[in-house]
Amino acid sequence: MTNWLNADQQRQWRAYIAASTLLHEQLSRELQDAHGISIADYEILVRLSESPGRTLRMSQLADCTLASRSRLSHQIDRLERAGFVRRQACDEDRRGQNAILTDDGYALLVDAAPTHVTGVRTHLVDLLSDEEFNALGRACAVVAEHLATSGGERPGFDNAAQTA
Amino acid sequence: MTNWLNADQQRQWRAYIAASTLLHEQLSRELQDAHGISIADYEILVRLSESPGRTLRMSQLADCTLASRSRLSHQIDRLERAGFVRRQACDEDRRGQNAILTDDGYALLVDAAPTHVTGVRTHLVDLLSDEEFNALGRACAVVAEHLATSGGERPGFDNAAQTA
DNA sequence: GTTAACTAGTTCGATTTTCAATTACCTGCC
DNA sequence: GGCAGGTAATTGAAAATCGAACTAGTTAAC
Repeated sequence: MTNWLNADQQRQWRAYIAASTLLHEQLSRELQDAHGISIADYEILVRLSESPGRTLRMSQLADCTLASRSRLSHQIDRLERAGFVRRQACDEDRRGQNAILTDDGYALLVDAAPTHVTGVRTHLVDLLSDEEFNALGRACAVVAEHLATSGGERPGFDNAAQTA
Repeated sequence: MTNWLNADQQRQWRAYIAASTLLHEQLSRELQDAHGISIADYEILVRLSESPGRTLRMSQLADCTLASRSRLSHQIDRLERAGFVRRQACDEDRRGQNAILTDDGYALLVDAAPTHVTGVRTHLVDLLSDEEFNALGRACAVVAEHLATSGGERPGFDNAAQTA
């Protein structure tokens, strides 16, 4: 028997859905309008810029940006075509490819970062008290930790509860 | 001059990104695997089921599910082809179309709802204390309110419909 | 009552995402 | 060594998405 959400919980859940959808759209539109890149592209530039040699293996980049291998491959294709990233074969493992941030890519990131950070502040951080924002962060950390570790399996879901 | 995020804020922000991305993926995969529909489809079925006559105008449906008109049009195409929704011309306004939940669509919803609710509990609600979950909900309500009214410039977005 | 401006919804073309192969390489076992 | 099974990354086709253009109906100004 399903344990439904009560009215309060449902309201909170819908607030969450609305907030996450609208926030993503807003930040996405801001980056797209001002710099012609998607949030996903921006995330890639950030991760590369933080890595030693501005370089990451494709699979590490896919993992830390939470993208599928295939999607990342296409995405890097586009960024490479635009000159913001380049690929280089990996020495230690000849199956591997390194994605490397170019100077143009770094320049784009330097340009776009203020737009993005200002957006995150305007539409999230500055709307909340420190305590509220910390609470949001703590809750998300718990959820992210749970989902990252439980992998594909769904505890309490796929066996018993599924038939209910 | 950009007011950057400090280390703590950056950590919280990344936790939020990870949580929202992973949660969406997880719930999406669960619905897809168990019932062959996307979260977006599910949302449409829910909204229609809650409306009088299980019917909504296309534009209202687009607004309350936060989808673009174009996207909703395609989405309803697919749901109609699958027999879960049907379209009917609108009497009062001959430009308008009503989307109507069919009996099959309702049956699908009845089937899928436990999967979805269990997922929301397992991967979110039950991971947090009541206080933590409430805090999350309150923060999201502030953000959603802000984006729906001022920042987002989403014409036609019906704020009242969100409380339903 | 004609016309201009607006709204509802769909369609079109370009881009992006996804899924299922496919290629190439690595690892460990016998 | 040789082979079975695994991992890294890409490819290609199908499906989904987006924004702009389009069709059709409505509203309101005069």
